[in-house]
Amino acid sequence: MKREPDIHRNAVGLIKDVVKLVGTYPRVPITVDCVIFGFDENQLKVLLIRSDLAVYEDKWSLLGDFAEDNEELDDAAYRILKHRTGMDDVYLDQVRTFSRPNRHPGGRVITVAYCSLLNIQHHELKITENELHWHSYQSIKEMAFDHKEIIDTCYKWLQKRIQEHPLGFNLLPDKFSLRELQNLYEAILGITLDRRNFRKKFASMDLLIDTGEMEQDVPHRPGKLYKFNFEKYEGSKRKWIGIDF
Amino acid sequence: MKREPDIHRNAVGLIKDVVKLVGTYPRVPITVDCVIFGFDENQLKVLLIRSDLAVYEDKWSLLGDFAEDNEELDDAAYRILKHRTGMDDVYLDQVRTFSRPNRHPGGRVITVAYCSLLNIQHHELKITENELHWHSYQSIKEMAFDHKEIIDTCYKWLQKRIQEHPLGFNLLPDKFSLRELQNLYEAILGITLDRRNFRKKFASMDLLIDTGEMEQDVPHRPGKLYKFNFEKYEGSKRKWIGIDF
DNA sequence: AAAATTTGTGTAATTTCGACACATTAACAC
DNA sequence: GTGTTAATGTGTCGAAATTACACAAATTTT
Repeated sequence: MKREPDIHRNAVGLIKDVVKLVGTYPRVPITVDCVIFGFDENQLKVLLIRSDLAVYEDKWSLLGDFAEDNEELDDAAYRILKHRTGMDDVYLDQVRTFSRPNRHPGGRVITVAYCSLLNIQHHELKITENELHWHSYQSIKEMAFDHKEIIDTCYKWLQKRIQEHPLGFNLLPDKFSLRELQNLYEAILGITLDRRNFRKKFASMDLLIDTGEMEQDVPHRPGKLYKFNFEKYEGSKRKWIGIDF
Repeated sequence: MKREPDIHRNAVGLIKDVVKLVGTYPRVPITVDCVIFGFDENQLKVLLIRSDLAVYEDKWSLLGDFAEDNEELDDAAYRILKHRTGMDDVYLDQVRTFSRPNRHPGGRVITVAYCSLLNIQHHELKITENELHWHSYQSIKEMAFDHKEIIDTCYKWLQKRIQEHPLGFNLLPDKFSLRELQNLYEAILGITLDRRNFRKKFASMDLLIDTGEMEQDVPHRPGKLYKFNFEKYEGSKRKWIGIDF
């Protein structure tokens, strides 16, 4: 187990020069990739850019970049998201680290995937460099690097998370109808739900505030518009283990 | 966004020399830390070693080491576990990556935490270098690096996972009594469970095989011994979303 | 004015969950 | 070997949650 023969140890065998020790470790470039989900036209969407690597010409890529020296990866994820999209008011969750040796054609690069949900309406894309735009998740087939694998991992993560916490609200406008909410759950989980039972369940959660307003410009009877009760949810977060459908 | 002025781009602006591009990325030492849970004497245990860094004299540490060049981190985790303990027949799950800039006194080191559950009875510790041994999870207070944070994250991960999948069986001997199984769940979840309801629930899952044998050498009425039906579980894995207690 | 579409609502049957008590078995102490 | 102790093994009943299911009201379109 002594693989660092040149590392000095003290009288009881402990390593004193930890900086030198760390200097013997192999070093690897680290990137962060952001999987940004949105919801529009009853479809789950993902924000992608065109890869700027010649080997991946015409392939799409996640929003990623390398982590700076001494930068916490969470911070890197927020920085990269802000840089690529201009957005800075969304939360990001770390999902998983991907490390297959040949996942990057430029050599060994490890990437840490972060995931976020945001409301397409509220986040106009001001930066459109690299053809940044929304793609229907279902339509995504091939991607640069192992990004298809990453995106699929994040999708499964989302399916699970949305049943444990009412994250779906982050994907909807401030005011939304119950129909929109149900469409969201059906699209993400890939199932159909009974309308009455769905409404009953959300009513019993008591996380919706009736705005008193109605939908406008819909070609049928308008539904009530609700807001999500963020305060109440924050206050009772610890109780959340599951939303069963 | 052009932060690599020396990187050649082709006629349409795409980067051709990806190796050179990756060469411009900051490089970081990566380590893997294994959180190995066991269960004995009705307590959740964790396998720790004595830190061999002078700055952490008398502190305990997770089973970790750096990842080799071009080594997938999953492989590194299995390698390190095998190296530190001699064990190679346990599964490992990636839990989370920790990247706080000053988490390692020797400089910037990112670590990826892996978690495993194993049966203390079946894995005699043949390697006891660095004072490798089991510690009661509850008794762990201070640790080297940010390992207390890592271990707590893995504990929460375990609490959640054990309610989604019947992972607890990995912590028990091949043959176990229902009482042992219940003790395990109670210890990990930190709750007490009704014995009849607990047995009813597991009976309804139909994942236990009655071995026909009884406990030996217990100072009271012996209970039946069961085996876990791994085949059946593997076959119906996709159905598992939750075990509610 | 009629047709089409979607909203909004309640109940009954079923299933699941949670609380709860007592007889049985084996070891141990005497 | 008898009594004591400690844990196993089992069933029911009420409460709560889940599911299935139908019709009237509101609005736009034709």
